[in-house]
Amino acid sequence: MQKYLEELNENQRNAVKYIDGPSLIIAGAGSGKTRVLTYKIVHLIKQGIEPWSILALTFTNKAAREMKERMVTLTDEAAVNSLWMGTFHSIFARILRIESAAIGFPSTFTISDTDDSKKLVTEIIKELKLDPNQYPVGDVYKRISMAKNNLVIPSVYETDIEIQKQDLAAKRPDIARIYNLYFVRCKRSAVMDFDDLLLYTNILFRDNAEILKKYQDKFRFVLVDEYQDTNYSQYLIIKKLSSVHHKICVVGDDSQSIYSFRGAKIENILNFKNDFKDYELFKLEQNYRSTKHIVNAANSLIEKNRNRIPKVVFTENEEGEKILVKEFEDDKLEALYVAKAIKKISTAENFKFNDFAILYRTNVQSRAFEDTFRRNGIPYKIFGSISFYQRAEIKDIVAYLRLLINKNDDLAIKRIINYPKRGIGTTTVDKIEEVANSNNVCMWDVICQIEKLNKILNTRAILLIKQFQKLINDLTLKSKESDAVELVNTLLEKTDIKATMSEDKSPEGVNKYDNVQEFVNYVQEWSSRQEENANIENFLEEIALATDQDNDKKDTDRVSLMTIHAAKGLEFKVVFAVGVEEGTFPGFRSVNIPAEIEEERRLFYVAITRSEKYLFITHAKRRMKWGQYQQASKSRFIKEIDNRYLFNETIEENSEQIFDNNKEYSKFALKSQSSFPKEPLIDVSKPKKLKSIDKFLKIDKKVKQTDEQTGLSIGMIVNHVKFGKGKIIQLEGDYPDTKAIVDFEKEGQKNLLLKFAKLTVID
DNA sequence: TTGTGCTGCTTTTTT
DNA sequence: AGCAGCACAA
Repeated sequence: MQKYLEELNENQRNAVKYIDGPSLIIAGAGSGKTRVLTYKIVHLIKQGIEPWSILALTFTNKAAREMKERMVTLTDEAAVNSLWMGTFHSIFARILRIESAAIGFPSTFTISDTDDSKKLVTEIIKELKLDPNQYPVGDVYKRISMAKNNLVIPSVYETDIEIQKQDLAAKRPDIARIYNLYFVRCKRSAVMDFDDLLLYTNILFRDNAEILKKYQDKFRFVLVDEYQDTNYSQYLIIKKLSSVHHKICVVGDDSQSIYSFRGAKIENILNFKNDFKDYELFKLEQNYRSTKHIVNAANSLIEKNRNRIPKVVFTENEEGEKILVKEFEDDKLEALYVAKAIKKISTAENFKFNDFAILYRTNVQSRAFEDTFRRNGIPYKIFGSISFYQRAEIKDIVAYLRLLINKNDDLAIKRIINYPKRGIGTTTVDKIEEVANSNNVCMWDVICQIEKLNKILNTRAILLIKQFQKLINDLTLKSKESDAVELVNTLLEKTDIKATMSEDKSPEGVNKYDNVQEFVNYVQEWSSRQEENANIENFLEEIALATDQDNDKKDTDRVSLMTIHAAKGLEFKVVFAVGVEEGTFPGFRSVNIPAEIEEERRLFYVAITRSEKYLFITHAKRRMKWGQYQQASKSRFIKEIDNRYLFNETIEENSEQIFDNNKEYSKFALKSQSSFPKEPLIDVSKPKKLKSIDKFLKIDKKVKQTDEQTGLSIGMIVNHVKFGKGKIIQLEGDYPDTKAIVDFEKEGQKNLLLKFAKLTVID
C-alpha cells in the first residue's frame, strides 16, 4: 500500500480510493475531512489524472491554501500548482475572465463587495423616487441576492407570479424595477457582485454549449468541500460540469449547514442520492478532535433536529472534563470571568493564547471582550467586523486601482473624483452622472468628452475635470509599464493622497496613514509571493475575494475572538461559547421559525465541536443591547444537552472566585493564584462614557457672562448680516471656539461661532 | 464648495 | 452605544 494511504483509517481510506464514480462523503465534525480531501486529490494525481483536469472547490481560500501546502509534502509541487483549486467565487471569476466575451463583459470586470453593491442599490432606489423607508436597502438587496442565487434574472423576476405576490404582500411592488436597473447598471459598469459570479457562470454555460463542453471535458474530476453550504446556483454549476465524466465527490456534514441565510440549501446534500443515483456513500464518524464528553454533548444536542442524515459520531479520545456551564449577572462579568479563566488555564495547562477561542453569535458581542482583554493584558485577535479592506482610506486607494483597470466603474469614479479634494463638487458629479444615465454610457465616457457639456458646466469645472482625466490617464499608462508596488507608490504621490494624509496629525488621521502604509507593505509582500502575474488585476481579484480567515496572523500568539460562522473548520484546545441566551442564541428573529431554530441548533453544534479539551458555555442575565440593558434567560440549547456531560456552576457572588466550587476544574484554581494579577481586573469606568457626560459639563462650566475677546455680553442686542436683529442669551467656550446663542427676532435661536459670525452691537 | 452637528438606524451570520 | 448619511452654516 502507498505510504500516504496508511495514514488513514479504513473508512477514510475507502473514501479516498473510490474514484470510479460519484461519491458522497458524510464527514462528522473532527473526523479528518480535510485530510481525506487532501489525500484524495493526491491519490488522483498518483493515479495519473492530470492535475489541471481536477477541479476542487473549497469554502475559503485559506482552506485551499492549507490543503495545497499539505499536498506539496506528498507530491510534486508543480502538479499542486496546476490544480484548479479554490473557492467557487475565485475559480469561476477566473473562468469568467477567460470567457468574458461570451457574456458581454470585458475581461477586466470589477468584483464589488457587499458595501459597494448596497450603495448602488441605494442610489437606484433614490433615482426611481421610491421611499427608502418602504424599501430598506438591506431587505431589497437580500431579495435580489436570493433571486440571483436561484437563477432568477430580472425579466423572470418581474413576470413570476409567486415572486410578485410576495413583493406585493410585503408592500414592495417595485423591487422588480430596482433589480432590473441594478442589473443593467452593473453590466454597464462592468461590475459583478458575489452572486453575479455564479449567476453569470450559469448563464455562460446555458447559452454557450461549446464552452460548457470545453469545461466538461476538461474537468475529469470534480470535488466539492462543505457541500452542505452550497446554494442552487453553485449546485447547478457543478452538476453541469460533472455530467460528462460523472466523477464527482462531495464532502460535507448536514449537521454543520449554517449558511441558509445566504441561500445555501441543505437539500443539496440531502438529495445527492437522487441526483447521482449510482453514488457511493462514505461516512466518517470517528472524531479525532475532542474529548468524549464534548462529542457526546454535541450528539445529544444535534439529535433534536429532525432533518438529518443518520450518523453517530464517536471518539476514542479520553473522557475529559465535563462542560462548564455558567451564568452571570451581566455581559461584563461574563467577559471578566473568561479573561480570568484564560489566565488560569494557560498557566495551569501551559497552553498558549492561540489555544483559546471566544465564539459568539453576533459580531457586536466582541466589544465587551475586547475591553476586558485589553485592560487585563490578554493579547487577542478579532476576526470579522470591519476587515482591513473595508476601511475607507483603503477603499479609496483600491477605487483608484479599480478605475485604472476598468474605466466603466462608475462607483469607483464617484468615490475618488473629489478625493483628495480637488474642487469637483456634488453638483458637477451629479450632472455628469445624469448625462451618463440619459445616454446610457458610463461616466468615464462623459468625462472624456467633457467640453461638450459647456452649456451646463462652467469653465472652471470643465478644467478641473480635464485635470482629473489627465491624472487617471497618466496613472493608467503607469499601470501598464510598472509593477504593483511602484504603481501604488506613484499613485499615492501623484494624487496627493500622501501629502494630504500626512498633514492630518489627529490620532485618527495618523492611524489612517498607518493603514495606508500597511497597505503598501501588503502589496509589496503580495508581489514578492507571486511567481508570475504580479499585476494589479490579480491583486485586486485576491483582495475582493479575501475572507477573514485568510488574514489570519498565524505567527502571533493571541486569543481568537470570532463569530461561530467564522470558526467553521477551525479547532481550539479551549473554547468559550458565550452569550448563549434566548434572543441572542437562538437570535430573536429565529425563535418562532422551526427551520431557523434547526439552523441555529446546527450553529451551536458547530460551536461545541470546535473544542478539543475544554468547553465553557456562558450566559448572562442581562446584556447591553441597543445601548440598553436587556433581560435574557438561558438558551434552550443548553437545556437540550444531556445533563450527564454538563457541570452547572451556580452564580458567583464574588467574581474573584473562579472554579472554586467545581472539583474537576479546581486544579486551575490552585496553581494560578499568584500569577493572576488583581489590580487590572478592577473595573475602571470607561473613558468612553465620560465623553457623553462631558458634553453637558462643558455647557455648565464654560458658560460666561462676557467674552473678553469681542466684548460681547449676555443680554446685548446684536445684528447679524443674514439673520438680522437678535439678543445674546448665552456665551460659552474660550477663544477661538467661543460660541454665542443668539435669539433672533425672525429666525429664532441660533448657535454661532464668534470667530466666523460677524456680530455688531446695536444700541 | 466645504466642514460639522444631528437624526435615525442598527444587529444575525458572509463569499 | 456607535456610526453613517444628511441638513445647515461659513
